[in-house]
Amino acid sequence: MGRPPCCDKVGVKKGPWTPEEDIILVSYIQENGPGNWRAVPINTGLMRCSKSCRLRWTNYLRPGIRRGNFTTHEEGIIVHLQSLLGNRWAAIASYLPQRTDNDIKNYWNTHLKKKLKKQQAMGAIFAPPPPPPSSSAETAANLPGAVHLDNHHHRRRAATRRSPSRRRSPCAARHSPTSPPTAPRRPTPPAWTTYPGSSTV
DNA sequence: AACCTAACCAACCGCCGGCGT
DNA sequence: GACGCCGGCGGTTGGTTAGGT
Repeated sequence: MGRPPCCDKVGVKKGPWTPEEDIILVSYIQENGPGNWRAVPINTGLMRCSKSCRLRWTNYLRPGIRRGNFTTHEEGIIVHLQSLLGNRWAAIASYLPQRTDNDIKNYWNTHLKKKLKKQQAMGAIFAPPPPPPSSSAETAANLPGAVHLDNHHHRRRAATRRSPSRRRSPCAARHSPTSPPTAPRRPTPPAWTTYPGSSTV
C-alpha cells in the first residue's frame, strides 16, 4: 500500500549500539517504562528509529535476560516447542522468560538445527527425543511460564514470504563507518540493567 | 605468521494484526 | 466501515571472531 517506512531513514543511525546510547535508552525506560516506542527517539534525542529502540531493549537491555550457555533443559524445551509450534519464536520465548526470541532463534539456527540433523543422521540409535507428552498442546501449556497460545499470536505469515531476490539495499549497510570498529562483539551487559526491585540474574 | 573458512550473533528489513480515529 | 499508525514478529544479513591449514 506504499506505506511509508517506520521511520525517516534520513538521519537515523544504524549499526551497533554504543554504551552511551544504551544508557540513554535504559534511563528513559526506567523513568517512563517500556512502550510508546515512537516517543522514545523523540524524547531521548537518540538518532534511532523506534523499532531499533524496542529491539535493543527487548533483546539486550531488558532486565532479567540471560545470555549464552543454553542448558540442556532449555534446549529440550526449545526443540520440543519448535516441533509443536514451528518457528514461532516469540511464543517459544514466552516459555523461557529469561531468553529472548532473537536469542532462541539464533541458537536454533546455529546450534540446534545442526544438532538435530546430526541426530537424525545417526538414526534412532542414540537417545530418542524426549518422551512425547500425551498431548502436545497440553504439555506446552504445562511448561513453566507458559503463555496461552491463543490465536492472537498465531500469525499467518506463510504467504508473506518476501521475494527470494530480496536484498539489502546498498544504502542499508548496517555498520556505519563511524561505528567504532573495535567494539566488543558481546559487551558485558551494563550494570544498569539491574534495576532496583528487579531480581538480579 | 599469514591467510582462509566457518561459526556466531546483533541488528535490520518487511509484513501483519490490532487499535484508534 | 475504512484508513492509518504503531508495535510486534520472523527471516535474513553481514561484521567479527575463532579455529584450521
